[in-house]
Amino acid sequence: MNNRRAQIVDAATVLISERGYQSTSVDDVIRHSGLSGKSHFYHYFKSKEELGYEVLNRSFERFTERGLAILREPMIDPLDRLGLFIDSLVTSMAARNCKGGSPFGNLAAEMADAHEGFRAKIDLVFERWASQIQSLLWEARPRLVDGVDAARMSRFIIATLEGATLMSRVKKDIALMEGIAADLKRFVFFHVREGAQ
Amino acid sequence: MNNRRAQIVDAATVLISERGYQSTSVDDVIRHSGLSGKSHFYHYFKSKEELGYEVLNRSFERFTERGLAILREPMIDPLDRLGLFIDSLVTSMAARNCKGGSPFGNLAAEMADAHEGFRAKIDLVFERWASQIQSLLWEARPRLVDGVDAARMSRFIIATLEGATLMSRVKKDIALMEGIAADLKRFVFFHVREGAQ
DNA sequence: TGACTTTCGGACTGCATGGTCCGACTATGG
DNA sequence: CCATAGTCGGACCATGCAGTCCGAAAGTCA
Repeated sequence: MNNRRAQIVDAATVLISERGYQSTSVDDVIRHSGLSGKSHFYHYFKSKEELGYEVLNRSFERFTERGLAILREPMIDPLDRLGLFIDSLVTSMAARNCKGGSPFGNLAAEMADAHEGFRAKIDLVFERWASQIQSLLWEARPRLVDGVDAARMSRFIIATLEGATLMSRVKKDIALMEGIAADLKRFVFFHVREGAQ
Repeated sequence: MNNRRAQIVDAATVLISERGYQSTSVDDVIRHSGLSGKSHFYHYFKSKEELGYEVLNRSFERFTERGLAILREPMIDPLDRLGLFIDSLVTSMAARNCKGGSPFGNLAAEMADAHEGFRAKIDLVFERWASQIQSLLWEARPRLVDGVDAARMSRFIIATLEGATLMSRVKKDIALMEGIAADLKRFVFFHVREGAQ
């Protein structure tokens, strides 16, 4: 991706994360990326929708590099990795003073029923996220009690994290998310075999 | 509240739940409530914002009457009530074919960072919801192990439910929410004293 | 240098948006 | 009946919105 296009996506990412997709106008993005005007923008993107898709893609790429990568660290115990991953989301949220929240959850809430293209792409994001957690849980299998449904648990984890992000955004208090994160980790550890802790 | 005003709020509630607040125009609401035009609408509401607040208030009132009331049913065991409450949200979501989701979570995702008025009102909604669950957990105290932090747990429950609602909306499959709901109930039952089940 | 490509810039389009102003019509009560 | 209050309706306002069209400027390459 060339520089100007990336610049536009970066500006849009920040704006959309704070205001939402619909309340972020193309003119807003133009102003924040230092473009001269509409035709400049439309040289790089066919439409606002295309920009939105790109913002979503880039957000998930970044999330994969910085967040989900923790789930795949080979030298750390799987369940410790999961804990670190959860902590990383809390840290990230704290660093942003509880603003912005999750790009995926925000877009989902705003667009899921009204825009099939976005709904499908966000579904894919959640699926990929879930499969990463599933793999980790599969790897941790010897330490977990029998009967753990990894697919189900991975979706539980994501739901709780998305909800926690949302609520801390409303409350503007990272302690809320910290508490939920701690309980989520406890939920996972309820499934660890006795004597395997 | 008089009939016309209620009619407008009802129409707005449906529209906002599917499209979001920003993507629902006053003209949309006018068309769906059978008003003649803008001035008719502005006779009843000072602004779109006032309508939005009213939609939020009404949504929480309804939630309180139909959902949270389950948490206060005197003839049923507290933890059973909690399970019934969780099930009621799943049933409600299924009845809507996974559309709409939570009015509170949706509005939060869309408006929390960008509109302080909405953020504060939604915060209040979550607080009231949490205090209902806290009361129930307090009542269930003899059956729970020592050290249960009711405030924290109530927020965990809400976060997970909000996240589950959101994800099932994206997936358009109620089985997803059913799985998360089942795990949420299990999370609560992990805190029940042995021999008290 | 000239032809072509890429990037940038300005003016414009048609429509949508939240909201205003004023008057007509209907309902109410003395 | 008349005055008042409530409801309804139409035209309008200023601005915002996503997107189009065309040309100018800058970059690239033979």
